[in-house]
Amino acid sequence: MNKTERRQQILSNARDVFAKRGYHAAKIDDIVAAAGVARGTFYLYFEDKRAIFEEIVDGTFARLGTAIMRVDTEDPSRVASQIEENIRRIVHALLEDPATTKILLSDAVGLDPAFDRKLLFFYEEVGKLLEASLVDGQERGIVAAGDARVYAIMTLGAVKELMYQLVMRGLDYPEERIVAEIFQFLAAGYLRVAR
Amino acid sequence: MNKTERRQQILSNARDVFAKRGYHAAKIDDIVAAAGVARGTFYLYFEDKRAIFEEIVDGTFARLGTAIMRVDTEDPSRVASQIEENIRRIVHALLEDPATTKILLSDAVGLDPAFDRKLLFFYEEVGKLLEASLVDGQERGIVAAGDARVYAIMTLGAVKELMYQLVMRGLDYPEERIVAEIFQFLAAGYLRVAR
Amino acid sequence: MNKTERRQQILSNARDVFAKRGYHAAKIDDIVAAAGVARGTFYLYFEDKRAIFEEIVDGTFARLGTAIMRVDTEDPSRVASQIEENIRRIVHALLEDPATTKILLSDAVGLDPAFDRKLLFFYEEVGKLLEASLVDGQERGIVAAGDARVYAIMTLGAVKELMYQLVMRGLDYPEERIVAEIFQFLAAGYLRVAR
Amino acid sequence: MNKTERRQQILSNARDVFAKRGYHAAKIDDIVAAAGVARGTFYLYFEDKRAIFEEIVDGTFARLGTAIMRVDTEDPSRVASQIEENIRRIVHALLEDPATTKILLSDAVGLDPAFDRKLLFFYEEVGKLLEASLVDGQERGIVAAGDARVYAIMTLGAVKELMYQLVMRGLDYPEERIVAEIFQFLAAGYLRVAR
DNA sequence: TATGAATGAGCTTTCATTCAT
DNA sequence: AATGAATGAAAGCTCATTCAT
Repeated sequence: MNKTERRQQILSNARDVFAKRGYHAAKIDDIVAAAGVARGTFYLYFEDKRAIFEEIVDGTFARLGTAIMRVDTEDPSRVASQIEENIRRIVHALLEDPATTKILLSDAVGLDPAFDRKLLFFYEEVGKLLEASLVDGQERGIVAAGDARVYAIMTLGAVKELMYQLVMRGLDYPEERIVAEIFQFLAAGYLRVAR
Repeated sequence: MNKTERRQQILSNARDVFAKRGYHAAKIDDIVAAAGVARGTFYLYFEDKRAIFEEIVDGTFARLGTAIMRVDTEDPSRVASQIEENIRRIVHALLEDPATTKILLSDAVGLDPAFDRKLLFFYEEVGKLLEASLVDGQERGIVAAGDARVYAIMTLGAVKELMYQLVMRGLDYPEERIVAEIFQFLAAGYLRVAR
Repeated sequence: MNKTERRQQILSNARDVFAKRGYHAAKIDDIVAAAGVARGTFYLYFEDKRAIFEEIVDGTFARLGTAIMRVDTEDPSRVASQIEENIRRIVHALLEDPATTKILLSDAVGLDPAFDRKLLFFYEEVGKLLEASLVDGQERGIVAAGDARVYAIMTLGAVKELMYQLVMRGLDYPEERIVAEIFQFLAAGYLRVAR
Repeated sequence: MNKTERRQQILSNARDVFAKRGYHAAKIDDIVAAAGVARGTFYLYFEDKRAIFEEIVDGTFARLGTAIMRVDTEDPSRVASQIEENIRRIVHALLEDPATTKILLSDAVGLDPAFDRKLLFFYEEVGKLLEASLVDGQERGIVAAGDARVYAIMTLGAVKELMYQLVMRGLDYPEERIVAEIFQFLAAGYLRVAR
């Protein structure tokens, strides 16, 4: 087993342990036991516990980042499918690796102020991207008037919570249906009452 | 100072410390120092660190629980205002005490599997309540067709995220506007594109 | 036992352990076992291992510092006795507490660059004081011509080595004789050969 | 590169690392990195860390040992120059290799009780040699009366301290001057006061 | 002969909790 | 009821040494 494989082996076992126990309850001993290596070996590949956790989270960020495509609003007829495609990719990226999703949406939250800032920063970036698209959409009349920032935040929250519940509860919805529900929710809400 | 006051004094200082530092970084020393009591005194009033944290979270749960009213769908003309009122009460309850909100939405998440279950259980209860109302609403034609459970989850997520961002970033939106934005979001989404 | 006594108890046991084993071989466990307290107790009273060691060394520095008197060279007839008195005080201070002497002259040397600088700085201070006195004495004709700094260094070395050997080998010379030998050495050397 | 050269290469790099960092702070990693060999290679040539350090110190002892010549006191007119020559050789041996001198006078001190004994033993041997010469000299009237052992110890201490200060502070005195100062010190001390 | 990945004993330090006063 | 000194389990991390290749 070469260094890259060994590293990967520790990383992926650590991911499982973090997902199962949470950051603090996950002991280095648990990780090395899961990976089947000695304690010292862990430190040959990772600076410390925090570093490997950060690497897992950063990797998930990166995966999510590449999942998101900019929506081209030039041709209004193609916007819906692009948005759908985005939702599909994000949902897929999160559900194909439940362990990291659980880590991202649960363990990484409230870890410490520094990490919280990191998470907030990532979501802020995604939020800004979304917000910019929404503002753009508002100009083109394909997004309702209203506070784009708040829309962006609520959209993120809705998707995060749905993913979290699916992962934590082990619910098994077909991805395509999830995508449709989300789209429907964003497109029309569900309340059919006059205010 | 009688027992109840002393207990309250420790509890409310603990809440601030947890909110500021997060569960793990909050030391018993920090709490007793903030409360101005001796270390041993803490244990006269609370079983252990976990217990006081749980009490804070439970208290918040209870406060939120009382904020939520059942929506009476008998008279459709009064449904919108009842929903609005519900949103208003929840938003108010969360924003009037940012410390516990931060604790609930951040520190309490991913603490450990047992606590996660507790949180999930609470959100499940709220979700079920919401879901039941939505199903009820669907029967009466005031909620769009679709998976009520998914609607409920996304609604919770949207509201939680919005509250979290407001609290963590210290954003200062007027409550009434927040209520309006949420209602609008739930009522009509924002995408105005044909699928 | 009050805090001061407890602190003293740990400090003096630590001193013995350091003297017996040397800094690195002295484990916190050895110290607390010697002091008869729990490991955690150690950290109630001292920042860390390094801190308690430094306190011991600093204390010895301080004791030595107070032992040294400035020599008043105004009245040449009283110089010899003042020098003798100084030697006597220094010798006495070092021999009355062999453990700290051993620590100072042995364990503290080469501990790490930062500590070495501290030691060098102390000896430099003493050396400067001695050198200044020697320069003063040279002006008054009671110290031979020559490099005062080198004289100071060799004097320090001679005394340190003598103390070290006495302490390490457990030799038992009467203090007064030691004082006389040192004085004699400084006053006339011992070689009686023409160069 | 043959075995002897490879061994020498590791040894001399280790010497530099020990001199720079001190025994404990010098890691095997530092040594092999400096020597440009793999970690395992180190253990092909040396038993362990302690062994290579001991070899360095022993080598220095040996070098010093050969520097010291017995003083022939038969012809009093040649004693001074023989003593001078001895001082010159010792000073030269110590100053030509500051790294080992620093190791000997600093890192090796207080390493642990076993090593301290070794050092004490070496200095005792040198001391005995010196003492014997002094006793011999006393019989021939070229060494002042007094405790020869104490004279020997103080002489060693004076020279050691001077060498140590020169090496540690990087002072640059001409060797010949150092020799003269030491001789002068031993021959006549510097105090010119009546006791 | 040389390598360097792997090992694990062993250390310091933290901190929730206890309990004698 | 209140104190705070004392506890000690438990954890992260280091690094000299080993050994399969």
